[in-house]
Amino acid sequence: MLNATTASLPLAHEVLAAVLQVRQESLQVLLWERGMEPHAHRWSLPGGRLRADEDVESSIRRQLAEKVDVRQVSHVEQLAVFSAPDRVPGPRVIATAFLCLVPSHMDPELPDDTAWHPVESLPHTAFDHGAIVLRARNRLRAKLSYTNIGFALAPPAFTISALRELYSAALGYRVSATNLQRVLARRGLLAPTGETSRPGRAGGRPAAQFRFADTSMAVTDPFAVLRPPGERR
Amino acid sequence: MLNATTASLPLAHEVLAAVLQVRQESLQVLLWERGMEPHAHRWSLPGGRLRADEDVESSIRRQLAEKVDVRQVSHVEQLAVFSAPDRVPGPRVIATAFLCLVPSHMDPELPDDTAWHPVESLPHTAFDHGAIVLRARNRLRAKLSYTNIGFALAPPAFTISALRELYSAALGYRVSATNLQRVLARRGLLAPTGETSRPGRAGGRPAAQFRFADTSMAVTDPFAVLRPPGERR
DNA sequence: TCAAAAGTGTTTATACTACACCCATGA
DNA sequence: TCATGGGTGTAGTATAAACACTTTTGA
Repeated sequence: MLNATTASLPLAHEVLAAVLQVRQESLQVLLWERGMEPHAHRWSLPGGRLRADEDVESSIRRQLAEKVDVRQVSHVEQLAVFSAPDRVPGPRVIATAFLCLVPSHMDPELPDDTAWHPVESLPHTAFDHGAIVLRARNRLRAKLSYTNIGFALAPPAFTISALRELYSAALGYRVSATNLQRVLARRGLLAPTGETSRPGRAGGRPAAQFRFADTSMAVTDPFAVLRPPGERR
Repeated sequence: MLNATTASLPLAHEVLAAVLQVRQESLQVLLWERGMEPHAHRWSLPGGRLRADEDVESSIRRQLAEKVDVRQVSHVEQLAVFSAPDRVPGPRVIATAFLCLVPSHMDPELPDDTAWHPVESLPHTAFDHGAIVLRARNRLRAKLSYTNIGFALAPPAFTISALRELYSAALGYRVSATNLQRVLARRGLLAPTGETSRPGRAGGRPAAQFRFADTSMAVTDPFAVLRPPGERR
């Protein structure tokens, strides 16, 4: 089946996280500035080598803890493997990349070398990390439409217009608050908290607060078509 | 950032393929029976070690060639990384799993140790390969609904009722030919070939033949809701 | 009483399903 | 001419967008 002399070379495995959060009305990613070669002064994704006793998801959760409080990470999912033989200089390293989300009300303390950057205007990135960030953004955008993943971007309670801001920032285009409300309500994702939030100085009707009915990811539109007989959304 | 003495251990990386095809009205997967320990006589996925000069996708395509003619594989996509430390006995091996599809009109010659098995009644599988197969089936089912991935299961030309059989087998429930036709036609995926196929001995109107307009995967229902303004399906 | 922001009602368009009905063939 | 399988017409329902209108507040 395989020729051990040519086929099997030991190599290293790393895990990388594209940690996304909506900050200042734009979708941003957590990057740290490399101090040393290779690619010194370029910005790279948090992560590092996989240890012998952990799977990739445990590993990325452990390594993220060096940058942000793990309790502030609301969602973690595998994104893809990046495996081009020359993706990093020197000995070969395969990377498993993750998409991680932080809700908008969190503002984790960051190490000095670490900062948030808008996904739409990334700084000079190291290795293939820029491509990984864009892939993560695309995955998030797709899932906002057919899952309840918005819960991972939002605070525990929020107004519809605040939620609209989050969706608009993540999707990159204006979303209507009216229709967002109706889509999420029809799918049973929104539950009213009963609270309202005070209007700003300019006045206006107080906004009702909502929360997401579930706080783990679920597919809410599983069959765009070709639904099994008898199943209703 | 990382402590080289504890964090970085060399390890092996393998690629595995869940090759799916609709055969005899059921979704089947290509497995080979292990001759040697560990897990002798259990059935496992084709694949093997990643070589130094190839990325994971090149590797799975190369290794599949030992089982089936590569030209018969109509679609290849990354599925997920399987990385539990004890997923295989002995030295640690991380696996990148792929979903691969073979169109229903192909019947590749197989090595003696290799055979097709219905996904719904898998034999005793080796390691975590059973879970990988189920994950591949779920991915295929989801994508049948919002992409044109059906092209990878179907022959170059087909009747709607033949296509209905393929979708029904892959999805695991009966699909209506009428509505399948209209959904795919509305999305512009079907093109008539002009040919018709002869009715069987029992008679019946000759069926028009169609082909898929595209033969590479594209998302056809990108935003179930929350579509950008102005974009129509 | 006016401006601002939130929320609701209503119209229109489209997507999808279900099912009745018509069509073209073999026996 | 009948059984069989293929294909179309059409109505009913669900989904969603657009936009006008009402509600509730601060100044």
